This record gives sequence, C-alpha cells and structure tokens, in this order.
Amino acid sequence: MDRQRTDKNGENSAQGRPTLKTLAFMTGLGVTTVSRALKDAPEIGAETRRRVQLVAKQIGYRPNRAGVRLRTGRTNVISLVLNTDREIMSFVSDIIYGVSEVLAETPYHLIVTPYSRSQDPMEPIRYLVETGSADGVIISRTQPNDPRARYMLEHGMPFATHGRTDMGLVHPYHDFDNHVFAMEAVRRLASMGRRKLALLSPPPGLTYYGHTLNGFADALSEVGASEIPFNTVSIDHTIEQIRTRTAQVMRRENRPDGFVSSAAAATLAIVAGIEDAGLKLGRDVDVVSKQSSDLLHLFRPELLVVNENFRLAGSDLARSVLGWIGGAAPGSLQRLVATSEVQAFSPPVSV
Amino acid sequence: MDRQRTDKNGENSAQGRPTLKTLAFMTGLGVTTVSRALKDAPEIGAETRRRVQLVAKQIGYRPNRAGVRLRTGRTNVISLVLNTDREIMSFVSDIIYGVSEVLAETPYHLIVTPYSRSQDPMEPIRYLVETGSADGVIISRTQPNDPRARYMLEHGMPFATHGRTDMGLVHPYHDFDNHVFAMEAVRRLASMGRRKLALLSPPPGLTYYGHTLNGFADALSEVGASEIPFNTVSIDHTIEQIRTRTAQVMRRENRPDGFVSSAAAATLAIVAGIEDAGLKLGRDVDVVSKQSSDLLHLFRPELLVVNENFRLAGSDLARSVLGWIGGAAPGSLQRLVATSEVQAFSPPVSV
DNA sequence: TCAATATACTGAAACGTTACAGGTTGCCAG
DNA sequence: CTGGCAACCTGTAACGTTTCAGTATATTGA
Repeated sequence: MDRQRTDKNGENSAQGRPTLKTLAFMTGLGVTTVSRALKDAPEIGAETRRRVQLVAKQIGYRPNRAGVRLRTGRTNVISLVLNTDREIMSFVSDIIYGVSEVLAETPYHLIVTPYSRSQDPMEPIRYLVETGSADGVIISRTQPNDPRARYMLEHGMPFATHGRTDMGLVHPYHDFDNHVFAMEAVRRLASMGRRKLALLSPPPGLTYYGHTLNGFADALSEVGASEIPFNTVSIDHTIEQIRTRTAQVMRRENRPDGFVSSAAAATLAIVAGIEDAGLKLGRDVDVVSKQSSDLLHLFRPELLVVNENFRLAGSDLARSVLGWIGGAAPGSLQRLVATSEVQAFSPPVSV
Repeated sequence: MDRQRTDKNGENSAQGRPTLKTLAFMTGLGVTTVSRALKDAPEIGAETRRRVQLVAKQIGYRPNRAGVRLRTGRTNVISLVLNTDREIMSFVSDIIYGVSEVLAETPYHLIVTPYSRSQDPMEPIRYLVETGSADGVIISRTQPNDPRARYMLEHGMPFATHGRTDMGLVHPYHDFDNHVFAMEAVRRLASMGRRKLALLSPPPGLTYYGHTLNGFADALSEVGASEIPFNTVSIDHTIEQIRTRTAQVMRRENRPDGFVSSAAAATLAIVAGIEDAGLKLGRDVDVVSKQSSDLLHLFRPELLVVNENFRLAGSDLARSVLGWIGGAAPGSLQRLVATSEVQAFSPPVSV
C-alpha cells in the first residue's frame, strides 16, 4: 500500500526507458517476480509468466546492460583483439562480418581491442582479463607457444584463436590447413613442370609459418622439386620490399620457376617483381596464391589461387567462444578447414 | 570505528580487483573522498589527492565501467555502425584502425554495430539510442536526407558521419571532396586527349553520388568533353556485373576513351572488361580511379590514381564524436579533405 | 483437525560508482 | 566567547539487476 511511494518508477514508463520496476508497477508484481518471469524461472506461475512477458514485449523492455553487468559480472561482450598495423586488410573486414553475423542473434556486443607495433601483444589481453571487460576473446596471429592463450587459460577467460597453438593446452581454434595448402600448391606447380620453387611464407613466429613450411618441404620431396630460398621476406613485409626482393631473385641465374604465396597483396608484389625482371607470368614462372576475395584472377588470369574464407573463420570463432562461455568443452570447439583445390582462371560465362 | 565491519572490502585487495572501497580502506578515507580525489575535485586537500592517486596507481585501480555506467549513464563507448555487405573492404579495416588510434588514448571502447542487406539502416541507430548503448556513434553511407542523422540529432545522441548530409542540419562530418576528385579526374583525362568519358559512380542515394556526378559534369563542360552513359552500374555492383557491363560498352561503336572510377575494386573490373573487349589500357582508353591503398599501380601501371585516406577519416570521425561529447560545437567539427593530385605511376627507385 | 509441504510470490541486500546533503574542525571577526 | 565561514571530509541513497532468505496461501497426508 506504500506502493505509490516505493514505485517512483511508475510514471517513469512515460519518460525514461522501462526497467524492471516499471514492469513490476504495471503488472502489480514485485521486481523479483518480474525478473524471474522474464527468464522463465520454474517457480513463477505459467499465467504470470506469460503476462509479464507480454507486457515486457509491449512496452519494449530491454534489460539494462550496466545493471546486469554490475550485478552478475557478465558483460555480454566479445572482444576481437587486432594488431592495427600488420593484419591483412580483408582479414579485418571479413572476420568482423563473420563475428557480427553470429553475435547479431545474441545479446552480445562486439568490441574491437587494438594493439599496435609498439605494444606488447599481451597488454590488451591483460587489460581485458584484469578489468573483466569481456566475457570472451578472439585473437589472431597465433603462435606455437602463445603467452596470450596460456594467460587466458590460467585466468579462466574463454577465448578462441585464429590459428592453432602448440603448447599441449586445449582451447577452441579455427584454422585453415596451411600444410595442405602448401602441398597442393607445390603439387600443382610440379604438375605444370615447375621444378624450382620459392615460398613467400607467413611471418616466422606464427604457428602457420611452420605448417606452411612443412607442407612446402613435404611436397617438394614428394614431387622431387627443389627450393629456391626466398626467406628474407614474408607476407608481413611491405609491397615494395617483396617486389624488390622478387625482382632480385628473378634476375639470378638460378631463379625460381614457381612461387607459392601466402597472401594476395603479397602476390601482387611478386608478380610486379617478376615483371620488373623482364619475365612473364605463365611462361617463365607460375604463381599459386592464397586469396580471401576473388580478385587475383582479374589481376592476372594466369594466377593460380586457393581461397581462404575469413568470414567463415569469424563466424566459427564467434560460435566457439560463445560455446565455451556456454559451458561446452573447449576441445570440442576446434576446427581445421581443408583447402579447396587450387583454382585456375575460368573466364566469365557471358562474353 | 566500525570500520572493520563496514569495509568488508579491506581484504578484497588481496583477492578481487580493487574498488573505491579498497582504496578507501587503504588510505583510511571515505569512498566519496577517494572518488573525488581521483578526479581532482577542488574540495579535496592537495596532499590527500596526491596520496590517493599514488595508492590508486600502485595497486592498479581501474574504475569499474558497469558501476560508472549504471550511476552516470555514460557508457564510455563509441559505436561504429557498418553495413556488413556493402562496405568497401579496405574501408572497414582502415577506418577501424583510425578510430582505434584515437580511442586508445581515452577510456572509450569501440563497438562495432552491424546491419545487413535485409535490415532497415535505422534499426541499429534506434537500438543504440533507445538502449543508450553508446555515448557517440559513427555512421557511413551518408545520404543527403539521412534519417539516421536526423533521428540522432532529435534524440541528443552525438555522432559523426562519413560523408555529408544536405538537410540544413548541422553535425560533425568527415568527407572526401568527390566533386574535386571527379573534376581533376576529368581534367586529367582531357589533358591526355580523351574526349568521351564514362563515370563509374558511387551508388545513387548516397550524398557523394551527387558530388561525384556534379564534379564530373562540371569538368566535362569545362574541358568540352562528352559523357558516355554508364549509369546502369555503380561501385555497389558486383565485380562481374561491372566487368560485363564495361565489356558491353567497350564493344560499341561509340565507346568511351576514358573512365573515372570511384573505387579500386571496381576499377579492376573495369580494366578486365576493357580487356575482355580486346582493347588496351593506356592506348585505347585511360582510367582514373580512387584507391585507398597503393595497389592499383601494381595491377596496371597505366592506371591513374587518386588516394583517399580512410584511416584519416576514421581518426577524424572519432575525434569529432569525442569533441561533440565533450561539448564542442558540432559545426566546428566538420572537415572536407581536398583530393591529392591525380597520380601516374612512378616506378620504384631501385630496379 | 493439524502439521507438513508445495506453489507463487516478495523485500532486502549487494554489485561499484557518483551526487547530495550534510558533518567536523579550525580560524577569524565581533 | 560566540557566531560564521571556509576547508575538508563523510554517510546515504540511488542507478537496474539478481540472489538470498524468506512469507503467505493452498494442498496434502494422517
């Protein structure tokens, strides 16, 4: 009967946004009951439950995130940790789209946590864990012995990695099978008669550097081809550095007649370097490249490509983190996607 | 003297993360005093202030975002609203980097709010405003009469737009001067003797569509060149659509001898279409294109380019939103960046 | 009939912060 | 010696939510 005094939020429904108190006033129930009714708690009568949910829908009730977060510690936030100067351009947009697509169906927000050249990659991770700013984290540029993964595991922060680790610790990941990619690439080049192959590798230090190198080496010995060293550059180098280096190598006596490239932008540089040296793609040398959007064929139809789907990676990683948060076993949230076949140019249908 | 009972957070300093209560216990002050000391309130003694801040730094105190948000309504969040299927790839990564770079120095987090094909562009905006999920918003794909801008203005949500509106309403924006871009592009083509020009425009509906068209038309009449209609496609069309359409146009009797393209990926398609028709870039036709990263010259050295810096746009937009939140006049936070000159290929120094 | 029990609901407390409305103390003017 | 004031500090309440420990009522079993 002192409801009037207590529920000063009654009139609130007109001015501010509705809260549990507003709903309690409108339904004549207590806020506890309303709170439980909204989450289908069993001790609330079926009719009451329906009634509360109906009113909530009608007036467009949305739980206040700060309230929930303060009370429960749950943030409803997933953080995507990105290196702001080394990530591949298309990687960023596609992975964000993939993650967004999954989070859109949930109450989760996506926050982007950047770190740059100058910073310790651990810094954003520590920040997230210490401040509890996210319920889950997605990281890329994964290393075999990755201190970020170890730290999050130790501190009970659910996460997923783009790329695998190799520390004997189990956690969700999504990875493209770069071992298979490199093997298929070499096989394809070999099948075209190419015998002296160079690899533009991922940056040393990342896990898939090793996968790529091993696949390359394994296939070389399988097909009996040889390697022309090209390890002074990686896809983390600038376009100009790769271009210059390629031109140098191509001017040598013992030059490669085939390239395997781990990134599309780098492939542009390789081709430019080849042509700087006065040689011709498809005649003097062939190139197999990974790409994440279907543009390389426009650049040079002679290029051979393998597609890596970053958007899929994003949605997969998001689902994994949510799964872990939801209590699934981290070991069940690991996915290695097999490379599609090496593709040659197929001209557009209508011409 | 019932401090022991009251400050149950005293021992907390050992287990959880420190709060104001922890600091209050350690300094022997009240939490109110600590709170004010940390924000340099004038009614706190200078010595006390220093002492509190020292202790806070020592134990790594970080204000709890949920607490602040619940109490004050401030979220310390900026939301970047993105269309998940139409945005230009490099736009997304660069603008995120630009925004991040600015927010990194502040307590603000960046959240990415996506919307897709199927959705009303207003939906994410309404969500953000209604739930108060952000203190400021950045939007792109701005329209002359943009309901999102109008809505946010009406509801007092600070925001900045990438691109201008044209509704007589004043708000922060960052825009690339596409009028000048189109004029310079046409002038350049004219100076090379090109007289029949086609424009691959931005999607109709966006503000810079008009700017681009006007610049194109103005320069055409200035130099006395004529337009070959090419308005059945825009940069929002697929690569294949643009390519096919270009090839069609280039096979006609009265074909263009010059193109102006508003996006780099689309330019790849145009060039492919030109070559599909058996014509040669630089001989039969020239193309001026915008690009946001320096890759087009690798594609075809004959391409003429103008650079648009999306990272700059991002940092600029972030600064504008923060400025508005901080009380600056929205009218003072508008920036139109002039296009750089049209650039032809300059070969790498060392070859 | 009475006690035990299940059902449906409730108020109070707490999460960490800030705003509000004081409360002490010391000093000075009168 | 008193009243007033400035300087400095403090407790309480509130933001919206969930959890805990209930309470009231109806239902059941003996």
